[in-house]
Amino acid sequence: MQVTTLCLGALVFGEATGYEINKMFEDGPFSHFLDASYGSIYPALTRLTDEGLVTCKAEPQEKRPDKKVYSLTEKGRRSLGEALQQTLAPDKFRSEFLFAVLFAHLLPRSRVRTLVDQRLAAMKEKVEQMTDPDEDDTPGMDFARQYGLAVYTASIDFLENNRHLIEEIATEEEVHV
Amino acid sequence: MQVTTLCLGALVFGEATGYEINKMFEDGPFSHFLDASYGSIYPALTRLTDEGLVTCKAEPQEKRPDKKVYSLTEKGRRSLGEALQQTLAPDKFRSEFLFAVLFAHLLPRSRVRTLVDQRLAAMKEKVEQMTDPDEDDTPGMDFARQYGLAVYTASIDFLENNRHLIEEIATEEEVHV
DNA sequence: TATCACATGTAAAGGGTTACATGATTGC
DNA sequence: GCAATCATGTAACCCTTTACATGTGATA
Repeated sequence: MQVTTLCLGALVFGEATGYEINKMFEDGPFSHFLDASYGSIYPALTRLTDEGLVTCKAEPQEKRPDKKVYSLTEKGRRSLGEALQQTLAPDKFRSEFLFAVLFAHLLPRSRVRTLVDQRLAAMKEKVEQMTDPDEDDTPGMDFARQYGLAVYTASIDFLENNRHLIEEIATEEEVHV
Repeated sequence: MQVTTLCLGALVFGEATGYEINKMFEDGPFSHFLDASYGSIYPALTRLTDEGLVTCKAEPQEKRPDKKVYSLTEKGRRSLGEALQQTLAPDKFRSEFLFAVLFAHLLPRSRVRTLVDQRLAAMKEKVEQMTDPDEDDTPGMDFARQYGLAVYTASIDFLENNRHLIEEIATEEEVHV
């Protein structure tokens, strides 16, 4: 599933500019489990327009580039519907933290501690962000948010209860890798 | 962090062929949080050899291509150590399932049910795979495995307890996207 | 004064996946 | 007989990231 399809999804929530769609990936409802940036979003919107899956109306602005507001067409709606009927790709997860953990026994204890501390801080921040629902969240967004909350909470608990396991096996203070 | 560095990490556990390293990503200790395939592993090993970070001894085999067994050099060990001291990239997570969930209110209930069922089945299989530790796991591998177990278990619990939320909002039996 | 938010877009470079190419042996 | 395992490697394609290019208005 590529950025074009994701943009179609973004537009289900209402018309939006490329700039606003980008924000959905950076801060908004997509930010925790998808990513895309200007470099892929703008070209995607152009392609979608060419294919008639979205329409674009330009709103002239003074002192700024014209705002291009995109909306889903019937064809675009159907196209998204079809994409959601296809077999979805399994989740992809990539963690350099977990990679580093595999070598905990070869890293200085201070480094392992820092790694865990940083991760816990990052995860707690995520939890804070996700804790309060937005009033205009759709039920699906709400579900996704709570799902994320459950997973992050479990991660934090696990790390706090088990960090000693990798900290103990780390080497005193020297690098041994 | 690119595949070259990941290969360095793979070789910390002992010498290996490209084929064996690939298995570490497919089934082995890396499979749950990293990925790489032949198309990136073989070129990586060539580059690492050129740079003196690994050595390669060819073991002639009859009726098969020569086996090329790679081992880490001192320089390679140091290089990995340095990579692990750098700031690590935050986890990346991509989920088409969660994307689809955002549109649950527009999907037929049967589709939402299938999606959840498939996901639960996949996660339960993962849990089964990860439940029994391998005797030659390092402490780091053990930690990563248990971490994964904690996260998957939480995911399963959440899904089982909350699936009704998205199933209820799904549309009766027609596609409405 | 400097950074952030608004606003669009392109191009080069980098990196990875997928498919292709080859071929024997073992187990079902 | 067919699939899976062993075993290496290349190349086209696809996509993304990053940097570049431009400029205003508000906020700290």
